[in-house]
Amino acid sequence: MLEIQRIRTEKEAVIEGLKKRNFDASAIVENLLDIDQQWRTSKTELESIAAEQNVLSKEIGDLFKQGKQEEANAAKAKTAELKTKEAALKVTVDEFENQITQFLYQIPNVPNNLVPAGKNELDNITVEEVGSKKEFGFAAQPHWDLAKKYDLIDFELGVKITGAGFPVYKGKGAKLQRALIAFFLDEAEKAGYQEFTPPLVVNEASGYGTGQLPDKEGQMYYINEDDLYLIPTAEVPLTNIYRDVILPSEDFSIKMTGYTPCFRREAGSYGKDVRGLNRLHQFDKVEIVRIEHPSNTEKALTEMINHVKGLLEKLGLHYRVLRLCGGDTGFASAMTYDFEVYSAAQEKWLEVSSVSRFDTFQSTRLKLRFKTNDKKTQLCHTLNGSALALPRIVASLLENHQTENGIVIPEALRPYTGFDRID
RNA sequence: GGAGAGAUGGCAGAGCGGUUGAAUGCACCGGUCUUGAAAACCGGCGUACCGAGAGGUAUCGGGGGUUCGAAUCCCUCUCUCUCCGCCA
Repeated sequence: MLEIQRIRTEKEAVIEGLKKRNFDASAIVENLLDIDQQWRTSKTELESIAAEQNVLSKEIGDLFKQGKQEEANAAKAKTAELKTKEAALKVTVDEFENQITQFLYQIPNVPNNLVPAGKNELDNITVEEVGSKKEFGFAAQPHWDLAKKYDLIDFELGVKITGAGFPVYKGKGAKLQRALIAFFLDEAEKAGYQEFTPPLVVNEASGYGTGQLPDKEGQMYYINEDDLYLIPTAEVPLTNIYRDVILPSEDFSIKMTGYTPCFRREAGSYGKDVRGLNRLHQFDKVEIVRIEHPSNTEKALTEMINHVKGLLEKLGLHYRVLRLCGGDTGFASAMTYDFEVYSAAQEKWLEVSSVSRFDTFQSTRLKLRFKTNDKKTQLCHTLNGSALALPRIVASLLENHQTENGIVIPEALRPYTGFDRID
């Protein structure tokens, strides 16, 4: 969430910035600041009553010690009045605080200056396109047909065991998954990211920390019995490693990576978009997460973008990089770059990675801070990105590297697969 | 699942219902001393909110209660640890 101080001091800029998301924050900000003002007034009053009480209590203690019973009892009578006033004020103050939090939860992150205004994916900016559409010279098949033809993925079997959206990978299909995971992790490690194997299930506090809760509650699988959530992305457990942490100096750059399965309920999706591997309830992903000094965020973001580009190039995929417009940028993100790979057979672009900077939006909730050189605490910036999500990568590898006699494994992946073609 | 123990500052570890935001040790920061370092000594050292500031308030796992006053008493929740059972 946004810092309330920022809304107080940069009210107009916040409202203006949020317009790029088609989010009209003016009413909510006005209400928020109004409540905030009332809260401060009540709070000050409450605290002065508390101060008065504290003084009285000490006096009473002294009087008792000196054996002045009567005077002590007289003083006690005075506190009764203060107590009723205090109790009533406390309710008001709590109520204001509640309202403030509720308001803050409703306000999305303010987009970065570079983010274009816009409603949906049509307003995104294509920053770069690398490669070109492949000419096959024969009728290219979509990945679900290829998966069946080469016996790589069994969607029906997944339905039998679990339900739609839970495919079963087998043989070279399974091996390809494993190879991609190892490849991505090794590349991340080479780029300086420390590998983690985090829990796949998280508590409520973690969900709030990275912003999945309260707004995206329905997206996560929930284990009622234990009040835990299946992770929708490794971002959640990885970033929460640093929840409630104050880094001791300004000199830091934390780079984490981790492979995890990801679980998403994604209710209410139909049709062609969810065919095959395009959208699943369970999928594998290697995530990169960074915690940075605010002055280093821009550089970190660039490095992450280049890292993802490098992966796609090593896999020989034709891709493009989009800077998302305000309306398409996620609630918590200040700026997001999407990476899309062209699916030759489906004739459309598939999103395979999303790299975002959150600035202080997550760290506010996480209480993730660092000590400045002059001993002040300041919020860190967080960033994360997929590097990469497997299913659509698998889909595009199959589709783009298909030949009439098999699927060619890219050079970079062969040490991991142990085979150079699927036929 | 059964039985028990516990939750205090970065860590370790005291704490009688009253001047305890909290002893003490370690760690850390600044200083003195030293050619430099170590040692020793002196000082400092949590977080958050309100306030221009002085300062105030809150915080000893969370919530509630008793009391003029609670880290200290009561209730409740959560978590951790130990033992037993079950199990990869």
